Amino acid sequence: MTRQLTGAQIRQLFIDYFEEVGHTFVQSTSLVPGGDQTLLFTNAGMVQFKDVFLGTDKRPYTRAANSQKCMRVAGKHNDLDDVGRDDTHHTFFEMLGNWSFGDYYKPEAIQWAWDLITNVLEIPKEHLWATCFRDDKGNIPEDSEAAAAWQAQPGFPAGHVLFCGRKDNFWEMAETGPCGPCSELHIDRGVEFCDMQAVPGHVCVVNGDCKRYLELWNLVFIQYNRLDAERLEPLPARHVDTGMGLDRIVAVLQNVDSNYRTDLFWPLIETTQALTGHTDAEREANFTPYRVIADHARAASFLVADGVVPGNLGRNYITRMIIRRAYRFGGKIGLQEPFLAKVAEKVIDGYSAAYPELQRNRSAILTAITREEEQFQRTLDRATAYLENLLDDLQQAGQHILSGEKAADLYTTYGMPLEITRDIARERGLDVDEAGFKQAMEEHRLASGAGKAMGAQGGEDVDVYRNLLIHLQQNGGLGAEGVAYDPYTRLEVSGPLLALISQGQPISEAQTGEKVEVILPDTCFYIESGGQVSDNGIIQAADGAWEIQVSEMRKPAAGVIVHVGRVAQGSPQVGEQAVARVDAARRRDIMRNHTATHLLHAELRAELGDHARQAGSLVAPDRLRFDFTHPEAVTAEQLARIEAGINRSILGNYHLSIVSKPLQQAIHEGAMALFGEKYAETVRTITINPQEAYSYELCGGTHVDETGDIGLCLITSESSVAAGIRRIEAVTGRGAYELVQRRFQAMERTASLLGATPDGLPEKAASLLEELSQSRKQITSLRQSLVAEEFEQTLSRTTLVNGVNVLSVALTNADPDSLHQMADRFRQHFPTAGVAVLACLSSGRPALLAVVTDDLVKRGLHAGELVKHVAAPLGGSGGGRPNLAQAGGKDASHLSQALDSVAAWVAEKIHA
RNA sequence: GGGGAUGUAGCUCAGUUGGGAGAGCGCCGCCUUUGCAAGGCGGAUGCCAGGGGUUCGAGUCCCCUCAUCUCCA
Repeated sequence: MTRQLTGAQIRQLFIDYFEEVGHTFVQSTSLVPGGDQTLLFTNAGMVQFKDVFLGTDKRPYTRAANSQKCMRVAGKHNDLDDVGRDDTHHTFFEMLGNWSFGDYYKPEAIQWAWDLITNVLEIPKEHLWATCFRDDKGNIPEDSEAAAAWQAQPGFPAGHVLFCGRKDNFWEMAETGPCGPCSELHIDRGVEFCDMQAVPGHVCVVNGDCKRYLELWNLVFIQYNRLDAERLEPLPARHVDTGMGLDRIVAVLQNVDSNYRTDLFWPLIETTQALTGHTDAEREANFTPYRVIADHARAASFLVADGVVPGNLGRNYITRMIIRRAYRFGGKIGLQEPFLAKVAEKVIDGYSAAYPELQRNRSAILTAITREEEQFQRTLDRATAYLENLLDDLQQAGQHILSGEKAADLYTTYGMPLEITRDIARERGLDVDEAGFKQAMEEHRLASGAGKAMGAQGGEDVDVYRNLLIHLQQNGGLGAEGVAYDPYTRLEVSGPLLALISQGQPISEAQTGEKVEVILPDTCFYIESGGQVSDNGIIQAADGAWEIQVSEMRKPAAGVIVHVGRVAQGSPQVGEQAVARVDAARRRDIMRNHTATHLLHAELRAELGDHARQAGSLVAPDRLRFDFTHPEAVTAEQLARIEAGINRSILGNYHLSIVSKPLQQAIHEGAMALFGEKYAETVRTITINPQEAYSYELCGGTHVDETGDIGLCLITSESSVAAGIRRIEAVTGRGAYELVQRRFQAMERTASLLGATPDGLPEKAASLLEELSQSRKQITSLRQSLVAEEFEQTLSRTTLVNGVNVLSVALTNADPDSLHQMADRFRQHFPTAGVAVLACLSSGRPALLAVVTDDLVKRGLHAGELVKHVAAPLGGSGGGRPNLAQAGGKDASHLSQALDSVAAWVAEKIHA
């Protein structure tokens, strides 16, 4: 190994090599897999080609090469908790691969692998080993083709082919489906790389435990289709799928014993070291935190670049955990403040040439990371305060172990990781019950997961539609592509009724009132997609004999499009001529809302920044709903500017340019694509006002011709959907007009009620409120002086009962609040030996307040009991403190009688 | 999608079985001081997140909604 290649050069050499031998370089797809809900992240190079292997997708090329961004955060080979503890596991990594879709096979794949590794990358041949498949269960034929191909390579060392079983050398996508043997290329790095030399009895072997032999490249040969656990059938088209982890091949070529010591990672390590101020020796002694920070800074950067901002759900949650884990490990090496963005800058610098999305989203990446670190610190501060309290209590009780339940509560409710809880406890010489923690977490898991059993959707019989399609293709009703779909150029089509389906089965005739699915040779009805809802409309007999109202559109199988509806009149029969008409007014409403959605998207980015990206969308006839990534509430001022911008664009009456072009070209030109959306090779692009590049998106929806068609767009609400994701709702066209009308009328009515002009309403309302508040204060103070006067007069009615001054009166001007003031006055008059029950009417019902001076409280009198006693005949009850209590009743007619009972009550309790 | 927590003055938060809405900081005014730091006195600020219910009475109990934090999938 005489040359020192950089990681970027190695990636490029791989791509160049395969382009030279006829491969098309395919850009890495997003870390968010398109059109695959079962997968959290793209976790292998083949994810984007999966449908090609399954035969449901076609590409214009049969040979491809790529360098795919991948994430693995959970699974048997990689847990987030383990990343950073060794030199080889990562959350984010790049997978280099070359692919054959029914094109070349084993001889070429093996020849090119050998050529690239030994001649281009100049790895000494004698260090290489190859493994091939030999079934340990004896059912599947041995892969002698691959073995022979390896042995035929120039300079292949004799005896360096090994055979392994299913675990290492047989690849399956799932329980059924495409599968086949694989063949791996391993390198022997020499005995000095063995990290188990001290282990007695250790022998270095391929696929062994030590670091001497490394698997470099896995070549998968897909040649079978698995029908069930026992049976395989040969595939007509055989494929090649290879994968080589970039980090590992770079480590080998740069002759370092850790992926983290390659030029891909080292700048990150150095940046971290500069932040800690560690010496090299200190760095080496604390290398685990360094690895964690480097790996996670890289992963977080790529995640945010692909729109996965930190949050509390799904993939967003993973991003949060990755950033928080890095921050935690930063704490272990003395980094107290947000620092990860500094490391992320190096990631962006190092990787942007190959992945320009990093540079494009630079500020979004750095702010998202820093914000999350700050958020985590706040959470920790809160939780720490709570934990300190718990520990105080614990120590006061003379205990030494924090229960697992409390520790789990700290984690699940306050977000305090066990590790930090433990550290803080240990500082006080306390411990945490970790077994109890695990158990409590398990209970939490069960409690959280119990409600999700109902996810399975009614599995419809795809075969019915597939068979129907084959039948219609054979009898000439449909062409090879199935039902033709064009919702863009017409709102009406005609043709024969090809099929009717009721309750999942084809029928030849439908009855009035029956719910049916209708297949026509082509359709102009839009199928729900990209948030835009399906079209409604009618299908009529050409002679008007019957009519079906269409309420939904579905695509139950490739090539099959059905109109779902109900027979409104007549009895349609298969074979009859029909006319299908989209509800045009409804469709126009939808088109306005869809174009307005694009304007909103553009304005959001202009106002809030490029991090504001679509995270969900609904385009209905009556409204539009748009979810997007943004870490905080959008202010009223921002909303006003956004709305103003949209309407400026509407008034600008820009023309929409709708062009189909290759996906790669559109992406390259900067068209906005959506995450989690799967795009075909040729995509439809929507450009609004191309001169200013105002809005450029990939979109299959229907749009107006000019923005002026939208009429008016009004934002109706802004709210949150999940952490980091906001939702805006808006109306356009007719909906906006109706809204304005409604608001106008409400304002007119209000203005006429208040005797103001609509424009003067705010000032009028403010002055009325001020007046109201003044009046209220005045009333309160007037009432108080009135009550006070009345009270002073009634004081003369105080009687002496066994030495106690007893007063029980109803104050006609009082309210429950002012009774309290009078109670204080009573105390002033009779600091000792006083009992009073004051009453008033509160909205027609009696309210009572009893006061007992403290000396009498000591003698056993209780105001609560007194007031309860008095309230009983009034149909009420009460209570309170011994010296002050209140009660209420329902019936005021017995009030004076009830008040008269106070003296007797005192007489009974206090004996002379 | 589900579990847990929180929401009280501008800020940070108290508020016992349901029975008179509070503290600290900040703010305003006055006083003290050559000035500053500070100190003294006085004051304002609250639909107790919103809505419904139970009750004679709800910041407090129950239900719903919203917002924020957090964990699980």
